[in-house]
Amino acid sequence: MNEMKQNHNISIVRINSVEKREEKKELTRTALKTENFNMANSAFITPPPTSDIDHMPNVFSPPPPPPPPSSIFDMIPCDISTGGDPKAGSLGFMDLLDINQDFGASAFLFDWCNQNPVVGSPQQQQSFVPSPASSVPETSEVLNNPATPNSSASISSSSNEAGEDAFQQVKAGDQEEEQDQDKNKKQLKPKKRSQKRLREPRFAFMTKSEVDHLDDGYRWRKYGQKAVKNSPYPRSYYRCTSAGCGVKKRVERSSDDPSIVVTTYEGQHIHPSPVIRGSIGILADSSRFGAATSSFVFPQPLYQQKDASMYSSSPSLNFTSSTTRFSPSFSLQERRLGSPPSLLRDHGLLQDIVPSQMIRKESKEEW
DNA sequence: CGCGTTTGACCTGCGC
DNA sequence: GCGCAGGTCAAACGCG
Repeated sequence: MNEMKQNHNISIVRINSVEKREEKKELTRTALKTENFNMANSAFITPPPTSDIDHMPNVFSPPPPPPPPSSIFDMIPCDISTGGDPKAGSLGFMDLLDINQDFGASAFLFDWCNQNPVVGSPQQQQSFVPSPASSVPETSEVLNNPATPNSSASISSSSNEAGEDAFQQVKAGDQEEEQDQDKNKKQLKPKKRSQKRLREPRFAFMTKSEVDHLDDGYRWRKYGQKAVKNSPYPRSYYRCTSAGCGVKKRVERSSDDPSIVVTTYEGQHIHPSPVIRGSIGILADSSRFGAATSSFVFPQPLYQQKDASMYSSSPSLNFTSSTTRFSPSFSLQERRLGSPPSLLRDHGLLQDIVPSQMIRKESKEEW
């Protein structure tokens, strides 16, 4: 908490969602060959063209960070129509995301393709189809060239629905087990996860910041810290403190560039961000967002979809001086324009955005 | 006292 | 099967 300060420059990333180990293995091999998606390689993703933004899945709630200018991003195509299932076709964006998950938090991927388990009309469940040639970019140079994704309808949310169900089941199971655990404490803890743990969609981004823990408007409780292999900096684990909200956040500092903090969100908030309450600062100047031209989009948090009138009328990207907050919910207009809040630029908050060239050439790294 | 952090132990999955 | 590394738990502790 006391780490939270100011002056964060944010880059974006979207890590993957579903864990399909077997599929990943195959994808991993492919990715490693191209040296584009291992963790060391921090591939930046360019948001899709603005023409596609209307087709963005308006679903998904991990609090995405403020959007950086698209120019620094690299596009990775995605094929949501296959749900990122490599067996269904070419290597899709979700696949890449999947790969990326194993390669660590400093890989930068956007997940436009994320499916929302709870909400999202079929119309909302759109997807990007990778342009065939760019499905697996050969180099980061290639990544820097905006791809020309087509938009195509149909996203299956089944995987996430399954994940949600599993999540609920796990939660229920945990509650029962927690009672038992009162008896047998730590040592004799019953194994909580007899079944494969299903990961929530992840959303990662980088910030150039002196402090590790960004204030994104939600309240987090640190529940763990681990040393990271090949990195002098530990990784911190946070959980949303709101009751019933299982969103997690991981924060680690790049070993290559200590000034860069990699934050990874996992899961979806089931509650509004406390930050939205105030709607101060940037929020108040929503009119300026319309003028932005860069391509960018953030998915709407779940609660916004449930009650748009309450939460989503204006872009909310809140930075404060004492703490860096971002409550990344953007209006439809903003998402159409796919623009990063111009205020960010005006205020210089993005001026130090991590360049896409910041690519580590390392061996595979788990995360 | 409540809440958040620290930290060592434990759990889990994966590669060899 | 074993070892490694990531992820999680929970007791202990600190702070307001």
